[in-house]
Amino acid sequence: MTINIQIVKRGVDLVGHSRAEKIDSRERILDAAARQIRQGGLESVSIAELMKAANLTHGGFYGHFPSRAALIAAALERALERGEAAFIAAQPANGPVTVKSIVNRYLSPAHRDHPGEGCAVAALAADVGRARDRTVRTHMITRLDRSLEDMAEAMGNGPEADEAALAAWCAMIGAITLSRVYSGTDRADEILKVARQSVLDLEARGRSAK
Amino acid sequence: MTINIQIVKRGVDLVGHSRAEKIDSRERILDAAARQIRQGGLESVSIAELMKAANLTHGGFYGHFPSRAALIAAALERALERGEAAFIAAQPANGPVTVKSIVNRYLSPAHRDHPGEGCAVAALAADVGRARDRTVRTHMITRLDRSLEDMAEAMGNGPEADEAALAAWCAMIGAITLSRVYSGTDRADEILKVARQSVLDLEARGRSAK
DNA sequence: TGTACATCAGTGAACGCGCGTTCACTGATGTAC
DNA sequence: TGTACATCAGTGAACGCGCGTTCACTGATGTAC
Repeated sequence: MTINIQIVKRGVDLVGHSRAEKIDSRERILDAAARQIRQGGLESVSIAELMKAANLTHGGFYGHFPSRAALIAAALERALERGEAAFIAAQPANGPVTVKSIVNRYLSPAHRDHPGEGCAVAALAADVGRARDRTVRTHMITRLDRSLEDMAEAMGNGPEADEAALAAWCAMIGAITLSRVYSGTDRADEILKVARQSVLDLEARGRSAK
Repeated sequence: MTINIQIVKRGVDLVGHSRAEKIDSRERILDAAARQIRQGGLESVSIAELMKAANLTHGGFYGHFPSRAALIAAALERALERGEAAFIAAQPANGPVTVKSIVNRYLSPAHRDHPGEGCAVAALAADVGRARDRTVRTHMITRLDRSLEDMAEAMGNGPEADEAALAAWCAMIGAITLSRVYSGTDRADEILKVARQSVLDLEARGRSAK
């Protein structure tokens, strides 16, 4: 009985006042912001809307972040993690990561159609490229360096694989970006198909050159 | 003597009141906006700043455009034209356009470092992909369709060339975008170099498959 | 050609709204005795 | 264990600022006679 009452109470006022619950709140804010920036761009976050999405009122924001700019930097980090995590989760649990499995997941209509849960590099590279904030650029470069290594490893390592990995990431980022422009037309899927083959060809070339 | 006076007068109040001069004003506004969106993104235009850049005061804006949204759509069209023009101007006057000449110009450090004068697709595809405004998306698709045709033609036409052109554009857009993220590091130039070779390989493959 | 009037490109003050930020306050949690 | 106090997460009103938009006005251009 007591338990039921507590559960109901939880449902009514979602917001807690304990220290541990503050961390929960911060996580909700960050995740909502990470989704928002991938959907609408780095500058698309409004503090009032964000806090509403996190079941809080706007005034509480500054108990978690010193400023909107600081939030955006933190949200980008989170978005990069979440995007990476989504693709790692999609890989077979045991056994090596293959280029084919990366490409099939990354260059999929599902990824194109759900930028909010997808790769933050594809969604935000253009925004970061023109951002004045250095923090933001550093975060993305760090993440990209890692992704390039992962791809080179999947391609068998070595200098040819490094170059092929770089070319593969250019193709993948460009393909998702263009496919989103063509969203809703036949060409949107064609772009993904052609780019998948193109990356597999890059892999084959990298390996044969070895 | 009279001429000198008129020139000085022109220098002091740049703004005219004739019908013909209104067209000049509109052109200045559009060109300034086309540069601004390529540098800072579709939403980066502020009417006050824009009008200042065009040597006008902000109130006059609505004599030229019905709203900020309408300006942005018009500025995107202009940016797409200007970007295209820049690359057409770079081609040899007589003789066929080659993939090599396209690639050398497009995937150059100069293009990466001057988005305001560069290709609007590379600068704004991500913004357009998430824009609600349909006009904006239509404009970019129209331009992209043409660029894909041009590339396919440079690659010798036929279904293989069409696919190679699509893959080439993905690679070029992705490369410029990523190179801008890495701006100021060695990798920025490496990305362009690898992508240039990658597009040339696509051409070779498209032709050999024929 | 010259004059008087109409047109209209551009000016700059003003308005309203949204948004980032601040702050006094509330009430639940945590702690000391 | 129970009570009194301190802490602090979150609330919501308020502030200031910038920005898109409007509008009455100015003065140069264009035109009719």
